[in-house]
Amino acid sequence: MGNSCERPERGMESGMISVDKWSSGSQAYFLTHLHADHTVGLSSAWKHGLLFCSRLTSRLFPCKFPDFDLSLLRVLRVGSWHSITLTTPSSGAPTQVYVKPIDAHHCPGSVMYLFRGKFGYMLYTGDFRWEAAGNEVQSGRTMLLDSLKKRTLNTLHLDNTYCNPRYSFPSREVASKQVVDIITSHPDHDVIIAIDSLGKEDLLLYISRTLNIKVWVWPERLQIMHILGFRSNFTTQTTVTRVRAVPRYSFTTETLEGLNKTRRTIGIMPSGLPWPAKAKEKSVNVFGSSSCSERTAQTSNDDSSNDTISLEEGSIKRYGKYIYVVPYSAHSCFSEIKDFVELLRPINIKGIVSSASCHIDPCYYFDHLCGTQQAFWRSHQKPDNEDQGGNTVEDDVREGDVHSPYSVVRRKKRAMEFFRVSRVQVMRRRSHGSKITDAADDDDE
DNA sequence: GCGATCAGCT
DNA sequence: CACAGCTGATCGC
Repeated sequence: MGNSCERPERGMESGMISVDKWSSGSQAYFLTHLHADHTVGLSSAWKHGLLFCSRLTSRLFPCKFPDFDLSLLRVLRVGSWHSITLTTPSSGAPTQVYVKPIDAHHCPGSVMYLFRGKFGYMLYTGDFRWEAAGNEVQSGRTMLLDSLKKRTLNTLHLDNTYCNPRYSFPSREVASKQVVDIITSHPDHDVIIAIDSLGKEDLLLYISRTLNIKVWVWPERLQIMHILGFRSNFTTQTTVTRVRAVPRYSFTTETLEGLNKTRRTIGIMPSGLPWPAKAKEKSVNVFGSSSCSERTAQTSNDDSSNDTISLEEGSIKRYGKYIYVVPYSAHSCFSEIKDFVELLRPINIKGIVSSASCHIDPCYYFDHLCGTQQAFWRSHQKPDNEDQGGNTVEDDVREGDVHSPYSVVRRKKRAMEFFRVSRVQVMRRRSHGSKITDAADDDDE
């Protein structure tokens, strides 16, 4: 199921449900959240079956798929069991599947799905952040344990994006404070912050409330903010604020250099993802901007020591002259993933993220926490050679293309896109609320 | 011409 | 390391 690894599903037959996978052949489709990498294959013309999602996702849905047939949407209430009748493919017999969405704290509307049926229990996390200190996770922990009722979780489909001990970063609350510190230590600068079409609203709200300013966003993004219920903290007027959130794809060193020709501007990149290792970057002390530049100058002729990236401090990095990288991540870091697996102790784990160059196999790290069936698969899975400094062919190829005239043209075009605010088409809003059907709650199963 | 898919880039 | 998402090329219809 889903875009997970190839191991056959033990419990559930194929052809029953799909999570974040949109090809035909399933009886029920579940959407965890609206980021593009989870909606590949989904379009306004899609009509392979019923689509289940959270209330908030259903409200945001028409922004991404304006002409989608909303009669196919079914809203599942977060924290409640819902009953769905499906057909067992092998026998043709009807069977009940129960599903409970649980807040994934990844982006607005994002949920994990806990399934229960003849196959036992299965949890599909989608993308998720499990900040143990937060109240939200405490209630999530309680909800998961109460839902499982001491039964075994057969299969955990896990967000393994940062499933490697090398990934260690602070909570989003801490990272948000770091961002505010950067802004206040640059009182005479404009600030641009890179964001995507959905996510990191908490960060922007924290900035807005702490500094008592509005944050500029582009028109489509303001529509999203309004749907999320944030009215007073955001604006599309450039004159009323020095802090602007811009699309990540328009956020480059060239953009910052261009902006600095007319106005002193810094960029902030909130991301759990380290920037490319060849970039010159340093840990900086936000609380004294003068010492930042000193340090940068000091080490600038010592490239060899800057090639490695360490995230263990969760520290702020400097990229180029104007860009700060702050460890604000919407995915769980390794210790959080570990806590999550220790809580659930499933029989099987499958990573939902696989990449060509580095398979981060959760089984490698968490086998000892799992059921006996893991042992069989472990013998087939080699741990990734994460500490061997792999001889990556890809890196060589990538470097060769960076300076092609073609890519320069494209970057300029993107940067221009960012300035042409008035051109941007304002997103269509539709009266869709009444057309979206709630799936019946089935709290007492 | 249009949609789906993929490669490339950041 | 690999996020989320844009752009452009290609292919089939």
